[in-house]
Amino acid sequence: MPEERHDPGAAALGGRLRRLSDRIDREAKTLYEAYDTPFEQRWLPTFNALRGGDALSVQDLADRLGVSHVSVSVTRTALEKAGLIQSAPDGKDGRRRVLTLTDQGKALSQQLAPLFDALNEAAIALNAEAGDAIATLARLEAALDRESLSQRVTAILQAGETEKDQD
Amino acid sequence: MPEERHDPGAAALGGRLRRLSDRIDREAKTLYEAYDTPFEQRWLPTFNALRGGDALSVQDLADRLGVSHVSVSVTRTALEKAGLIQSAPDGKDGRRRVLTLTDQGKALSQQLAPLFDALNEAAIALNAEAGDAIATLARLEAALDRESLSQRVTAILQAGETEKDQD
DNA sequence: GACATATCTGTAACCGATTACATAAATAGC
DNA sequence: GCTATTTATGTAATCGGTTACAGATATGTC
Repeated sequence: MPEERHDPGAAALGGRLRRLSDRIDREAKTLYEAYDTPFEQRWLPTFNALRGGDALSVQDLADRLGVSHVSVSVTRTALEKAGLIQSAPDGKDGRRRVLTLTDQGKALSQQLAPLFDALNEAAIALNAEAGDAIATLARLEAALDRESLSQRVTAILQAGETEKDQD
Repeated sequence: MPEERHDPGAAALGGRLRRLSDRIDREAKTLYEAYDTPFEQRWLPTFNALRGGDALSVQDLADRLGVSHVSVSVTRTALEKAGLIQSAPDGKDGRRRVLTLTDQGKALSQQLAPLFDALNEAAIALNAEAGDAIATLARLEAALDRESLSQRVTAILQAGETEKDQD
């Protein structure tokens, strides 16, 4: 493990999270390559959500996946280009388009189902070995929801000012 | 919390790690802005390592920080351009350059020291509130070191094939 | 009906990492 | 000394997110 003890912790934590994320994404990518499918890691959450059969909009997916609509929009473009999904205007709301899997997408969904199941199992095992990483991340997110990093640091800095004034 | 239950877990985990990382980076960035210094989040690990006073090379820093030499190289360029560090040829090895803080860098280091300390304290608090996120991340990294995601998924897929053959 | 505000989607630019590759220098082996 | 291999650094492209902004459409208020 590299030496990070003296790093301002928030940066070290952020970097560590990113590198772990990158690592998982890279390793997942090698699996799609082994399956001989030009599947991209960023497609997975959107593709998987549409596998359920519902027609969903970009914003629906963004809400459901917890990412920005931009992230979903870019993914939609790529999935459509790959022929895996199609989009059609929403009958009721001219702003919206609804996305569904194409026949090709459904075929790929079936082909990759074992891989997706295995990814899930592997994640469950990893989560357990790490000591419930998912719960820990949820608590970290909740802690930041309660009081953002900026607020915490500002409070600490102000406490330091107050201590100085009182000395 | 967005609905991720049905997502192939490894992608969900990777995405979650990334979004948390992005969030921490963004929030840290607002703090530098509040300090009225054009400091960039990606500079921090390298800048902080050089604050110790040692002259270090790109590769030294990469090893120490656990990132690729490219990441450090790009950061070195930016820090040098900002006038915060300087680089000089290593007397003994023509391939290497050694990096040190400039006077301006030292001055900024002193100016931002309270902010860096506060970031550290905030990280310690967040880590505790999350239930030792750092230890959990370390176990997750160690689990992946022992057996990569690819290996785990491949093993699961092969077990599934074996079960099918035996049925 | 007109206007202001909100929502949906798409594009551009950015962020902090990576891999691939190229060039220069050092090292090892003969 | 020569050659092959390794190491150090830098550049380009890529990845998977983000914010900012623009245009189109829907909604709410008067």
